[in-house]
Order: sequence, then structure tokens, then C-alpha cells
Amino acid sequence: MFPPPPSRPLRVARKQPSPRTLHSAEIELLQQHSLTSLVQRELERQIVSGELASGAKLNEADIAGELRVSRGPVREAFRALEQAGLVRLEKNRGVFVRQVSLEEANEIYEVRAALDGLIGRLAARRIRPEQLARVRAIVKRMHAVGRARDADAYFPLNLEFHEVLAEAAGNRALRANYRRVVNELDLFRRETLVRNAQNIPISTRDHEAILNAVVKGDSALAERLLFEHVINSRERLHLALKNPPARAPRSARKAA
Amino acid sequence: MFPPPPSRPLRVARKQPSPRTLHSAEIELLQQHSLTSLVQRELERQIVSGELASGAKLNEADIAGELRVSRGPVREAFRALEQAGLVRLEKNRGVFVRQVSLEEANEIYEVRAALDGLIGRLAARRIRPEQLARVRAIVKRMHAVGRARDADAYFPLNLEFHEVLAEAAGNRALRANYRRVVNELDLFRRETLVRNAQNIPISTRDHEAILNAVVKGDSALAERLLFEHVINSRERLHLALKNPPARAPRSARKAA
DNA sequence: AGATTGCGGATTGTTGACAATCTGCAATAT
DNA sequence: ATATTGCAGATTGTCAACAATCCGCAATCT
Repeated sequence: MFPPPPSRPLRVARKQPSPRTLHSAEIELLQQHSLTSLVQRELERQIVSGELASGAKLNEADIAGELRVSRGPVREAFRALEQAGLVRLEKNRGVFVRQVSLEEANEIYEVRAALDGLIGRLAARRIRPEQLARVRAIVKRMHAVGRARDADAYFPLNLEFHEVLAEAAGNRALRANYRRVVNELDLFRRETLVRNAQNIPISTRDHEAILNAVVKGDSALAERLLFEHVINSRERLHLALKNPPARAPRSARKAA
Repeated sequence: MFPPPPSRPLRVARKQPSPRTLHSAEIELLQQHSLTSLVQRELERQIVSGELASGAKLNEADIAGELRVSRGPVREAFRALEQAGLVRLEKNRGVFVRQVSLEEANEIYEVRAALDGLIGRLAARRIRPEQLARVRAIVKRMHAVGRARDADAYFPLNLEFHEVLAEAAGNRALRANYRRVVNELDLFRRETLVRNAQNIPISTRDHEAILNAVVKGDSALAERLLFEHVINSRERLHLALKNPPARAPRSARKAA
């Protein structure tokens, strides 16, 4: 096992006798973040992007070495990531990328449905014109992608659709909670790797109906449609898991 | 400023040559928790109990000294508490017990309403007999306390009522999210110190109606009633803030 | 007088070292 | 052959020291 080539260091050069003039914005931005927060962000990125597989073990020393940082900030980042639901800590054993079981995912889906319902209710009333334009554009692209049965292209569009609506709801607490829940569900989806192109037309129809409700400002309808959309997504996921489409459905990877 | 008398140490005696026999349960329980998790739990307790006032500054060295622990575990606990929404970190400045503004509280109330709605929907279907008995008993005590206009006694009953329902919903992810949200709201309520005895009868009537819906297993009704109960609580809070009952309403304490 | 600059103490950020625990494997015993 | 014991290396938990930053106050300048 070779030590990976040390990637770009996170460190914000401690001593900065460099005469190069920094614009004040740059200075403040760099000074704002501690090493811990940078490590946290980087690990979060690697986890949600799938670079770090579900269930993978995170070695303190290795990560510290790769990011050119001592173990302290890494440990602090671990504590934050645990609260965020992205990793699991086992005392004296190590930390692992969280594995979300089907049962957990089912529960999380319900929470997400409730939050998405509220998002619909609020967004229908508060969405701003430029946000509405973005949603329209996304749905338009969904149609194109759907005709091509391109599941890989559809996936990020789906995320973006819901992201814009969450923003349009104009409630920061709601958005923060929503993000956390979606992150956890992504952990599960990444593990199961189920992306059924068959469902794209159904999903797109859902999105179109939601968009229409938001356009009309019908908050009750938008709420109901979004809630049901999430629950239906869950059911479609169950079906896909029972009838594995082509690839293996559940690679029950354990910790390394 | 005298150094506070060092309270009981958290430390789980490193070397334990003590011959006293420990029951296996004790051993496992102590070994399970790292100092970090114990510090975290202790600080969380102090914050939600109000021992640490909203906005108070938490000094690493002081806390470490009081708990007989080095600064490392304290810093790790801070990171976890930040993600839990209980403290705010300012780089190179320190950590402070989070202050929840009225605007934030309004947003959080909406999130709580959505989660409580889901709790009602699920609890109406899944509540078990002994949980139902507990809810009945709580509502009964609420009536007694309400007749006495005893706001201090009513407050914990209110918490317990919702806690039991959250448990009855039988969804761990929901319960975890709900707890976090309620914690944040408690932060706000503790700051405003509004406990209006006038509202007890109204609140109790709400709870009774919710209980009836749950008994009937009417999930749609329970969902609606719980959602509206939370929103109405928020409105009552607004009224109480506008018409300060007796004591000063908003003691805008800044950091120490 | 009011604003600015320059210490000095206090506090936070980071690091490396040490202690404790776990894991895997080999040696031994049954 | 199987189970148990006892290392040795690797990994995590904790700590104390060092570096960097911030804050308040006095000295200085305009």
C-alpha cells in the first residue's frame, strides 16, 4: 500500500511574509475558516460525492497527512460530521462513513416528505420571479433528458429542482434541516446505486405538476403534491430494489 | 476572580488499579463514552437547563479545568454542539451559547410544525396502548395544573406531551430531527422567559383535541391539529411579546 | 480633546508526543 | 484440530506546549 501522493495542502500558510498584495476579500475569507472547517467541508464533499464509499473507514493519520494538517482538526471535523449524520464514530475503533439501512432510509424519507411538504406550502407563496424561471428551465431540461432516458443526467437535475424550491421557501432553518436529510438519503442511494430510467417520465410529470401548483400560488396543492412525490419516490425505490433492473442492487459492502 | 472550586472530575480514571469489582454493565458503559462525549452531554445539559445563559461565552480553559479534562475533548465537544445548533463558533473569538432571534424562532416554528404534523399522522396509526395511557395521564395533569394557573408546572408537562407523541410516531429519524428543533426553540423561549398562564386553557384544549384524534386513529386530523397547534403557539408567543405580561420580556443579555 | 499606534496579557488554533486500546497472528495448551 | 493466550504493530484518546490572534489600555501624535 503506497502512501498516496500528498495532495494540495489545505493549510493557509501560517507565516505569510509573502509581499504579494491580497485583496481584502481574499484575506477575510481565508482568515474566516479554521483548518477544522476546511477539513470538514472537504470530507463532506468526498462523502456526498461518493469518493468515500459508504462504510469506508476514515483513518485519522492518513487524512491528516493527505490534507497536510495535524490530527487535531481532523478529529474535530469528525465530531461535526457525526452530528451531521455523515459518519459514525466507534470509540477506539475508528470512524466510518455512515451506512444507511433500508429501514432507516424509509424513516428518513418520511421526514423528508414532511419537510418537502412545507417547502411546497411556503414556496408557492414566496417564490421570486427569477427562482421561478430557474425551476421552469430545470423542468424543461428534464423533459429533454427524459426523452433520452439518460438517468445520469436526470439525477443532478432532480437535486437542483428540489434545491431551488427549498431556497424559494425563504426559511433558512427549513433549508438547513432539509439539506441534512437529503444528504443522508443520498448516502443510501449511493449505496444502492438504483437509478431507474423508467421512472423518469413519472418523476418529471410530478415535477411539472408541482411547478404548476407553485405558479398558481396554490400552497395547499403544492404541499400535498410535494409530500406525495417524496413518498412515491420511496415506493418506486422499493420496487426497483425488488426487481433489480440490470446491475447488482445491493452490494452489501462492509467496512474496509 | 477566584478559580472555581474544581467540581467532580469527569475523568474515567485512566489507570484503574482499584481492586473494587465493577459489574460488567458499568464497565461497558464507562468504556463506551469518550471524554468528548461526556463533555458534550454535560454542556448540552447546562445549556438546555439554562445554567448557561443564552449568549454566554464558553471559555475552553475554564470548562476544561472545571471538568478536569484537557482542552482537546472540550474543543471536540464544541464542534458537535455547533452542529446541534446549541452554540456558535467565532474563529479566534470563542464559542457562545447560541442566541435565537425572533426571526429565526419564527422559521424554526414552521419546521417544528411540519415535523409535529408528521408526528401526529404517524402516532395516530402506531401509538401503543401504554403510550396512549401516558398521554392521557399527562393531559389529565394538565387540567389540574391549568385550574391552578401554574405556568411553571405546565411547562414540563407540555414538553412531555409532545415527547411521548414523538416517541409514539415510531420513527427514529423523525424523533432525532424533532429533538434538535425543540432544543433550538427552547433556547429562544429561555431567553424570552415568556410563560403566559392565560394560554394554558387554550393549549390544554388543543392537547385534548389532539389526544382524541390520536385515540380515534384519525391520522389526517391529528396531523392538522398538531400543525396548527404549533403555529398557534407561535402566534400566542408573539402576542405575549407585544404585551409584556408583568416581567420584562426581552432581557437582551449580551455576551459576558 | 480625540484619534492612532503600540505594547502586554489572555484566549484560541495547531501541533507533536505519550498513553491506552484494539487487531491480527503466532505460539501454546487442551 | 480447535481454542486460548500473549505479544507486536497499528490506531485512537488525551494531554501539554507552542504559535497566532485578539482585546484593552496606555502612550503618543495631531
